[in-house]
Amino acid sequence: MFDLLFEHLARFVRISETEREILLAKLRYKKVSKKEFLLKQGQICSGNYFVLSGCLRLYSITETGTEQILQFAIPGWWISDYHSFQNNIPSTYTIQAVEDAEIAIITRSDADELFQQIPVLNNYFRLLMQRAYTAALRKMELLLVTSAEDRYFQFVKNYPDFVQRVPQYMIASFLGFTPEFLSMLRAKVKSAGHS
Amino acid sequence: MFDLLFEHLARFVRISETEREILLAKLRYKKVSKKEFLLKQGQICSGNYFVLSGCLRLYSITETGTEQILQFAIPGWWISDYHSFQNNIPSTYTIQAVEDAEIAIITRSDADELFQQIPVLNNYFRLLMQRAYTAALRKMELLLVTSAEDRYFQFVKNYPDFVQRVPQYMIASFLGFTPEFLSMLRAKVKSAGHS
DNA sequence: CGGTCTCTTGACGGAGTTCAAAGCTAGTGG
DNA sequence: CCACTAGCTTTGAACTCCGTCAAGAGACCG
Repeated sequence: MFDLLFEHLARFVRISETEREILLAKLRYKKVSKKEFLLKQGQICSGNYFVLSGCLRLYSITETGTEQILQFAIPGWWISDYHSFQNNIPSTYTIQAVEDAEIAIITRSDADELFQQIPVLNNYFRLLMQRAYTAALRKMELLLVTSAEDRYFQFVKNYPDFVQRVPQYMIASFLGFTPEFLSMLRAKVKSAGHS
Repeated sequence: MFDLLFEHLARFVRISETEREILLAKLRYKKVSKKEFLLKQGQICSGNYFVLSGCLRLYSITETGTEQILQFAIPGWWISDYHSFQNNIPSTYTIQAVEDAEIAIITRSDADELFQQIPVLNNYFRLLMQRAYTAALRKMELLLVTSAEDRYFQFVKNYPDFVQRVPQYMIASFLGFTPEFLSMLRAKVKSAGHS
């Protein structure tokens, strides 16, 4: 059930059989269906979620009531509001299933204990957070130096399957422009010969 | 000399006296003067830098040759290109002193050993990377949902001293707009009565 | 002082937004 | 299995925020 998670772990650190058992005993499994929420803004984020299948998104709601997607999570990715999770404070973010999904959960109440009992988890999450951080920096750079048009075409090139799978307005939000503008770009591609 | 660093460590984890000695023996100290480089794009990032005094910046150079600042580091902050540092690959970023600065360095060659000898360092950097990641997400949100004007005034409100200290064009770059636009904003404030 | 780096000003242009309305698609219940 | 509805996408026109370019004024350092 948690195969993908343990594979992922093994890619970063070596974990003993007993440690593996300890972790396995604490992990929760959950099926979530499309549009179901794992966290709503104002709540304290109670879990660190590892996607086994399906797709989640993390977004905030702006003053004007529109959603701003900051993060997608597909199989092999952890997602959480770590600020809320770590400090036990209400989150400003919402986490929702984009598609039916299966997830593994480490709960807030288990987390500290696990990090003590399985020291190598610190190593694992240090590397993951480092990775997430550098990815966030890269995206920030993309937002700052690239035009919306370039951002879109680059994204389509890098994740063609993903673009097919999720609603277009979510792609637009994630890339930092409006659905209308995205629609215009798509029209442009069509008319300019299907290259 | 490294007081600030050990204070910082103590805020996140408990470290034994012997561990402290081990770390102390590996830490390097360096004075860098204004405009000096710690990393240039194309080089492999050879250190993880902790700012003891002064100020550094991390930026990339765009296709048109302009600088895009992604990060400032002031006393109490670590800075590095972790992607380059971790994987031993050339960096796309540049790290430079904005002012004369003093820094503590963990070199790439020492890093792995230190994480083995001082397990609690994994814990420390896990928490730091988590913090850096959530900060990056927040800034991304700011870039995506806030107008350049709002971004500037919010920044001035939050870091009034910092705005005085560094060149305006760096603030502009960090916040994602042009020096000319920033200049216009400042003019606007002046004329609108010094509130 | 002299030169380079930084900041300012203003005119113009364009990438992307906003608003409104209509067309489409997919899920749902009868 | 069809019809209906809600949610998603498209279109187009008007608008605006901010970038670009160019030139000049300060400011700081050797």
